[in-house]
Amino acid sequence: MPATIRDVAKQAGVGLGTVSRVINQSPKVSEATRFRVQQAIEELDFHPSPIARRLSLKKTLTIAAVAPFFTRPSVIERLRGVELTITGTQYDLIIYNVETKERQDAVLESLSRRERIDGALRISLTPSEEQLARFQSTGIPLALVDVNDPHLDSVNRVTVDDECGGWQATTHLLELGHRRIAYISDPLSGESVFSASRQRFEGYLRGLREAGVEVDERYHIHGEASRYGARELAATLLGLSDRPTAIFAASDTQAIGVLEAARDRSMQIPDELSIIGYDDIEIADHLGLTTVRQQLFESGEHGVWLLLKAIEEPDAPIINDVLSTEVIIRRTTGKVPDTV
Amino acid sequence: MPATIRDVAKQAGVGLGTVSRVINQSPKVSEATRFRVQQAIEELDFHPSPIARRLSLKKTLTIAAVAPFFTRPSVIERLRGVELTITGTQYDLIIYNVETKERQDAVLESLSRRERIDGALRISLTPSEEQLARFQSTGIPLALVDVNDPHLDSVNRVTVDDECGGWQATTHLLELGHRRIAYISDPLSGESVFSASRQRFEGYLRGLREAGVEVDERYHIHGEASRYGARELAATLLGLSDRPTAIFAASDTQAIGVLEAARDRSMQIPDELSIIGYDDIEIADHLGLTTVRQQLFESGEHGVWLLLKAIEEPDAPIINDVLSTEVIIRRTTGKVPDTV
DNA sequence: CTGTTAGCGCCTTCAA
DNA sequence: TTGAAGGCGCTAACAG
Repeated sequence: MPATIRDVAKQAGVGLGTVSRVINQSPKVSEATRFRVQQAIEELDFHPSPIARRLSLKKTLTIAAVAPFFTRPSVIERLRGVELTITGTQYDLIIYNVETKERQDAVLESLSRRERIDGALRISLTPSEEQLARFQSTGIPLALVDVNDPHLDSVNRVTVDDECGGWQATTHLLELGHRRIAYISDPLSGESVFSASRQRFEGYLRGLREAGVEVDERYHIHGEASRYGARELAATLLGLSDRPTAIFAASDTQAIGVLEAARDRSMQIPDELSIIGYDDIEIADHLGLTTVRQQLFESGEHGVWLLLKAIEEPDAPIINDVLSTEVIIRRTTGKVPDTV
Repeated sequence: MPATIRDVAKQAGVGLGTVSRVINQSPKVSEATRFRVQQAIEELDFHPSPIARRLSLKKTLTIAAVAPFFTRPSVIERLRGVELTITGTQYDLIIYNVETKERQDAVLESLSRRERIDGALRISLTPSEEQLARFQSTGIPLALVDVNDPHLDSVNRVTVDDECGGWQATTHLLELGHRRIAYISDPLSGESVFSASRQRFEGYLRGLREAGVEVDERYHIHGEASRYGARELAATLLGLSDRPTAIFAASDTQAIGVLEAARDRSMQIPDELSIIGYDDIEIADHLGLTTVRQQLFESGEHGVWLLLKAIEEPDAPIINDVLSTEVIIRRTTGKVPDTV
């Protein structure tokens, strides 16, 4: 039977209101009594019941993170950031894994009750306008991580500057002398698309434009987001008579597929073909893959900050926190071949 | 301001005890009043406050899952099972990501307070005897998933019959006529080892023994658990003058490394070399990798059941739930080469 | 069967 | 500065 605030009060010979004040760091307590109370707390190994606090404070001290667990290793990395950051606060974190539309709606429904959470974090999952409107009408604070869409400027969010990342990747290749640069990605439009791929594409186009390089439509192809999809796409590209000398893949996973396609043709990397990915996932280092690093862990961290801020200052202005990207040069990119 | 039980009582013209009874499906309510109350509940869109329930029931209605998020894709799959199963209950799930020893102790410390959780689930993380003893002394129900160690028979747990899985893999190869069968894994002894690899090895040995095949020490090698580690190990094996005709890898990830080593030597699979993995991870299907499937998702599911049972019937006997394994035959195993 | 009452453990006025 | 009292929303025991 754990000690309650009442036991502590008795032990310290004070009223239980005083104990509460000590717990909550209220300044209106004399040093002497505070000390007595502290001592009693330790003697009894007292820990205030979070549940009773919640009821009294009318807060749940709980926040929800809604994310598609699996889809990408990057989501897990973001969740790591969220989890570790929450640990330093008084909040509990409940993760909801959302893989289907039904589940998404169900979770949204259950979260909509103010009784359950103080705030929600949505990760790598673009809400429909309807979903968003519905949720916002509940008044529960919300923050978005890795969700970037025009109709979202009424919500706190942390995004990655993917347009810039695309530009950086392209510019890196241009500086190495490449002119025939291809872009491989998952589909840029359709249902439940990762908006990031589109933005990376925009950055790619800007890079080419700025360098005065003509855009060749045949060099932009997209397909299934997996490594295998990318492998096939790359095979197509490499079969062209004037094949690209460099390929920019929208993710490291896809870049690995490109690597495999090159290996299938026994091409030397980077002598015959330069390859750059995106994300800097764990394995990239091992592969020597040049890539655009984005701050996955940090995005989770920032997301939590934004959400806590939205909870504590509901009327603060909306924040769009944009994280930077950086090219990590490894061994899959090099000067354009002379012979081309 | 959400409706409370009191509002409902007033609206339905009954006492609030009656409303509580209706909510909790108590049989001692007449059809007529139950109907009136139900109606009032719907009209007011009333949802009982979980927090108030908790305080009153003296339960947290929360369970914790402690797991190393990353280490393996398999852990995520198990967590999926846990999450989905919890969703069907009244409990909330809090996932604690534990990557370091410090964090492990910290989490244990915070969980040890009865105020926080009704039960804990530990996944793919072997506790030291001391940790276990300390936790059990708190009286909080505990269940283990994918943790199998001799000193753990005082705890509910769900494990996989890895010895059998190892035997199945080996037997499959033996039936194809192979006799020179190698086993590649991560280290079988040392700090914080995955006990599963050792058990798979035992099964492998039993399979050979039963078939009357002599065990060749040179065929058991272990190293870093990654794909790259396995690739190197396999390269060594394939460099032997009487190289194995089949390789059993302790995980699919490692089997992929073996595939790469074979490709490095331009060997035909399965004509020149048979390869079998373990886990049946998502990508295995795509690769055509023959493997031993274990029930990852289900292990999470069972873990939750065991834990809930331990919570509801604290005095029930200890359960060790063993999940079965199954060989999934694909395209990386075949008859032993004639020429050998 | 149903209404009433007394807590669950804590926070927060309100007086003193 | 401090103690006492009232209440957060719900459950459960007790009369009726």
